Amino acid sequence: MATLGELERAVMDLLWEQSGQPEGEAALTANELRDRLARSGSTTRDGKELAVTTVLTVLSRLEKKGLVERERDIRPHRYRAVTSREEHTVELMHEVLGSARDREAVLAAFIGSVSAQEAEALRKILTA
Amino acid sequence: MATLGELERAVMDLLWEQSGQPEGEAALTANELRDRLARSGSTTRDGKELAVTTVLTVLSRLEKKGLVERERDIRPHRYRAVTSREEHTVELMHEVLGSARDREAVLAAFIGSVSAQEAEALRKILTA
DNA sequence: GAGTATTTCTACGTTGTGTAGAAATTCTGT
DNA sequence: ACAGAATTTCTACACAACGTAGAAATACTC
Repeated sequence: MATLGELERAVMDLLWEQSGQPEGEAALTANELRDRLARSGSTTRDGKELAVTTVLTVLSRLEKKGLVERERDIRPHRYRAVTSREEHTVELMHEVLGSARDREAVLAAFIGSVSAQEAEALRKILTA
Repeated sequence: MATLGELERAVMDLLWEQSGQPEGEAALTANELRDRLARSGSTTRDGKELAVTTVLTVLSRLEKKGLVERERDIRPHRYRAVTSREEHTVELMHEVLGSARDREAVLAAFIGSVSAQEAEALRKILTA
């Protein structure tokens, strides 16, 4: 249940980006997403416009996965990310960690594998 | 490229288990794996024996993914896990982390989400 | 109420995985 | 060295997830 497809990922990226926006702008419609997908995708997914139905299908799947929720009462439904990108990443990390036998051993190895700078940041957090 | 299938996972589990064994016992043949798969799988995958060719197919795919290597010079080829379970888990965690924009933010949130006991273990490691 | 916008339903192609038979290769015993 | 057995490779099919989108249903606007 972990990995998203390329398009699903692109959609989530746009929704997460939008999450930072104030109030009513935090949710997008399928049409808005279609337009942004055509433009925003740097190397991937640039140029060609997808059919709106394609975007809607992906949004439905993401909703079923619990990553997206929509406002059903207004007509052009508006979609928003349920969690922030960071929260989602953390969830994934836990999912990965959950498959380990010796969690602490994995954590130790993980700590040993991050950059010195990041280790320092972690140390500060943990000793605060 | 992250998630393994159920059978692939079961095979890796056996190979990882075997990694702890001394010397020449660290690698298994397809037949040995078939037998262990039939017995070991507690709830999942118990009872029925798979065809050896099935196991071989899975092993080939795992080899292609770089998770398994085999001794090709001897005849019943012997297969071993390339990395330990922990190393693999750590790799996955990095893969997940790599998809984040703000790595330190994710790490901070992650730290905040592990158990107190694990946090303590981490703190010790980092301040050692 | 007719026409348009939006959503849902249905569907097809592709890829990854579980599964295994057929064919090719290699080994073993005599 | 050869026949039979073991092993590996090749090929194939089913099933799920994903990208993709048309057809059909539903809701909105004037």
